[in-house]
Amino acid sequence: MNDRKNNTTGLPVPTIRRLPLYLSFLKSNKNKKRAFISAPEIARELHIDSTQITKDFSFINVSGKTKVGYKTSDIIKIIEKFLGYHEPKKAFLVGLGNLGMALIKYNAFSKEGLKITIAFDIDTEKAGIEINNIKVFNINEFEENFSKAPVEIGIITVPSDHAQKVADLMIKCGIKAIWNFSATPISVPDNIIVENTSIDSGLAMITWKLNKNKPLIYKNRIL
Amino acid sequence: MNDRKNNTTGLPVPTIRRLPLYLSFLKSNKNKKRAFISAPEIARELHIDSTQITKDFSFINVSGKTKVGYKTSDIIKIIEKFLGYHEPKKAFLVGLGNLGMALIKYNAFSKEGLKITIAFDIDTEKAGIEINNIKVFNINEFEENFSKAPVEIGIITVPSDHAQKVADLMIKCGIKAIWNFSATPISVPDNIIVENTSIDSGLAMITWKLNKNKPLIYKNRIL
DNA sequence: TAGATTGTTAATCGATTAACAATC
DNA sequence: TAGATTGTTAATCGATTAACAATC
Repeated sequence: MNDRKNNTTGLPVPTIRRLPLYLSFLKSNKNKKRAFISAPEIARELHIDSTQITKDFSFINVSGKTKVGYKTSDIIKIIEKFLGYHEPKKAFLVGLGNLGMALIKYNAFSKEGLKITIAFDIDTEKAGIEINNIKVFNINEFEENFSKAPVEIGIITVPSDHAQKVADLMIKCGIKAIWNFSATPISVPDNIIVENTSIDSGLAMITWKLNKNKPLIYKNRIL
Repeated sequence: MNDRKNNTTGLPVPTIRRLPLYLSFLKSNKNKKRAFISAPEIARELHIDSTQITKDFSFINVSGKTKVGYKTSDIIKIIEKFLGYHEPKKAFLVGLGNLGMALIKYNAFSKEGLKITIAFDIDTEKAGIEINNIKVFNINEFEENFSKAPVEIGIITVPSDHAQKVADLMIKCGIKAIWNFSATPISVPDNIIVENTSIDSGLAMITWKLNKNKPLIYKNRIL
């Protein structure tokens, strides 16, 4: 939410968020075997303005050939480099509920430069098991494990009411970035990076769009 | 991505995305038992500008008392009404991988007005099972099930390469809105609502923020 | 060449933030 | 009252889109 003021580089936040989109499209079957692709072609598929694509590419120094387009492998290589796919970052995940489980089983992360090394849960029953080569410990062993093998990123997939507590623990240990999947935003010092990924905002948008055409009456006034 | 041009009502898209945030905070333990809360107080917790909060509230006709703040129960009631929490919308989910499983087990949806009625998978082994009271069918039984008990929303949690095919099927059957969790954006006719929720954009932001301070050199130029 | 596309600069648009009057 | 807060209007800021020159 607070992205704007942290952006000292002049690279627009929405551009960064679009990069994985381009990457995924260029690597998908929809595009396989195309050596070159033009911005208008991508625009047609992704429903993004073609000058915006050109602009995004120029931000990250992808350059193309007039009349021909961009070399697909170039775009892929540069975006992957930009997103650090080849420099694995380690993470601890806390909260082995449904979402936490899904994330530690999500193999795509390894290709995307994210390596979840250990998972934690408050449930002592879960301690000791191993999923997808990721060992599970009780949350009270967090600090000990962190000092043995520190990580940069902490992933929070606990229920909202416990998210802040977990964040505090992570920060105390020295984690640099927190990826918070709980519905409640967490408070952190200025030097800590936070990214909130809550699916609720997606649901809110869908509901909103669905209702847009059947106007909502509220307090005798059309909203 | 294309939200802007679809927004005919003058209510900013970021406002809609913030509503679940406010709701979650106001219902969380951080705030329990407070009858009134002021915008500056919420601002401090959520790290959002307080005038933005005031503005968001005025958009959805939440009004407060000078010097006192807003009545917590009012905000909650109005946001819930706005987000349609009390008008359940039905959905089919396609793709019972890790994420799909997590979503059908995610009980919070029922409180948020989303009811996944049936799930589908391409794997015939999964057909017949029942998870969280949601019956699982093979994907080739989609059409039949839809005509028996139609739904407004289709949720796609299949791998990227199959997302478009599933979307086409949903649209053919008459689904109005598609919530696409795959990494590749899908193409749909103008009258169909799409919301893309890809966790990759969150990861991209984290990577970006982590690397911002150690400047990336690319092509002899600082990016 | 004619036409398509890149890539940059300028204009527009929308969201956030600042300023401030009204109010309790 | 003095001070805090709402709520609106204006200014700013950033992102998108339009325009167009350059190029192949």
